[in-house]
Amino acid sequence: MKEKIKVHIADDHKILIEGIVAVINTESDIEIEGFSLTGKAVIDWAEDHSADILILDINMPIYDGIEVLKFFKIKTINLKVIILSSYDDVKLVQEMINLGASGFLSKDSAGQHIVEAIRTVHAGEQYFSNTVKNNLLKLYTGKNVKLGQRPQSTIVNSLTDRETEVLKLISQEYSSPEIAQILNISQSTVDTYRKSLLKKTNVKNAVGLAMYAVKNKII
Amino acid sequence: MKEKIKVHIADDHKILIEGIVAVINTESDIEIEGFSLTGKAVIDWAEDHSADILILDINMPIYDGIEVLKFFKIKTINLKVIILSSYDDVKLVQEMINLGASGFLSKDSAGQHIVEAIRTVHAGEQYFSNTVKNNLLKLYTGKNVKLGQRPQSTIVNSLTDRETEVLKLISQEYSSPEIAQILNISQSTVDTYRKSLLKKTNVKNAVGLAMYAVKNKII
DNA sequence: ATTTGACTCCCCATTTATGGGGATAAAAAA
DNA sequence: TTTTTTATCCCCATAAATGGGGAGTCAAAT
Repeated sequence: MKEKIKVHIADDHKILIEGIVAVINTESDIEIEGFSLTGKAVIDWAEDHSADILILDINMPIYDGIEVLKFFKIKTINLKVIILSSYDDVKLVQEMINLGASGFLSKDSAGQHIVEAIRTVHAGEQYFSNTVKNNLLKLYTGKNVKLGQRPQSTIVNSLTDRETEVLKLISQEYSSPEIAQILNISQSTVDTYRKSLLKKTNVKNAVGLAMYAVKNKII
Repeated sequence: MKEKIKVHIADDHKILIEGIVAVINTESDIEIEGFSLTGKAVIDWAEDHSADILILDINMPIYDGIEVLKFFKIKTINLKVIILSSYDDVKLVQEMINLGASGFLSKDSAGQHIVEAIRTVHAGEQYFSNTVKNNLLKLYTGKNVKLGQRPQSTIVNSLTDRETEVLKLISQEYSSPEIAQILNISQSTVDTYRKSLLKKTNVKNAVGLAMYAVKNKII
């Protein structure tokens, strides 16, 4: 008899975990190895794990999914990861692939798709649920694609440390004079950073910067 | 033999529904009447329903949970409603109680709590999961309470339709002149809404408004 | 040794945003 | 019916943000 595929689940919503467990328990070739409720728990678990596949929610307390993937990359933990995403996370798919994720499931996909995803990823292939595919498509073709935005470079034109600091403060409702005081630099300098932030992130104003910060988990 | 408690579930995450179904199926006194995947589906279903209890997610496509509750109130549909909330929705608890909700479950509560909630609400009492209670407490005592904010009236001085429209546009990086053009009103009017939004939400500037919109799932 | 990038600061001008006040008509609630 | 809320508009003034330009220092990379 073949070895079962061992799956670990990381999600802060217990009910969702129970749903996945319920679905997987009907399959004879897959078994649940365990689960984690926070990003920190996943990291602690991962250092000495015994699973084949990790189903990972991106939006978790303490450390989010992106942090977890970064940790895996640094520690070269080899584990196949299936991301459980909601709509807004689609923009991060490219980044997550670069960080080693193999599969993408939307939280609104049917339970049975999880089983497909697990088998596909376990076989060494990538898996994208239809919902994720459609959302990706919408991202590029829908009205969300702004004029002048280059769709090929999804990933952040990396901001400098100082720019990131200023961006954080802007997102926390501080004005330029206030930021100048906090960072102990002149207002002119803060304004310079505002300008370069607007250029690099390709948004229109401070609100856009704040939204950018949220989406890219800078705050 | 007693009649079983009939439960209808409304949530856009199929996996979560499957989790709830799995839990409830182990109980002999409760049965699933059906489920809906969007707010619209709930409203369509509700007009001629045959359930005792509705488990309602607040964050759903087409119409959200609040809209659904408002509809129930207008149509005087009497149905006991248990809200399935995530952390950020806690601020809306008061509003939802006013709209007739009887129970509050956090999505990160264990499946067994759902069963408790169903029995409690069916018996005519209110049910609050510990997580919801704790989050409410945090809301009142934690550092989230800003200076100058009156802790007794946590609940959003609910925004008017027009204010919400303007808030959405602000959060989409539009300037006042642009919003005026889009809504076909004068810039003065838009500025008036900006002012009342700043007062009502108790934030400092447009960035704060955008963040408020994100947190309250207005965009 | 030269170039590049990051950080810092300044000038100018224009557009937006914020903060205070007041006002009116229509609709909804009490 | 009276009161309150909503939506609309205006005045004034100041503060802040945006957009363009230039420029110096320092450290790191080439």
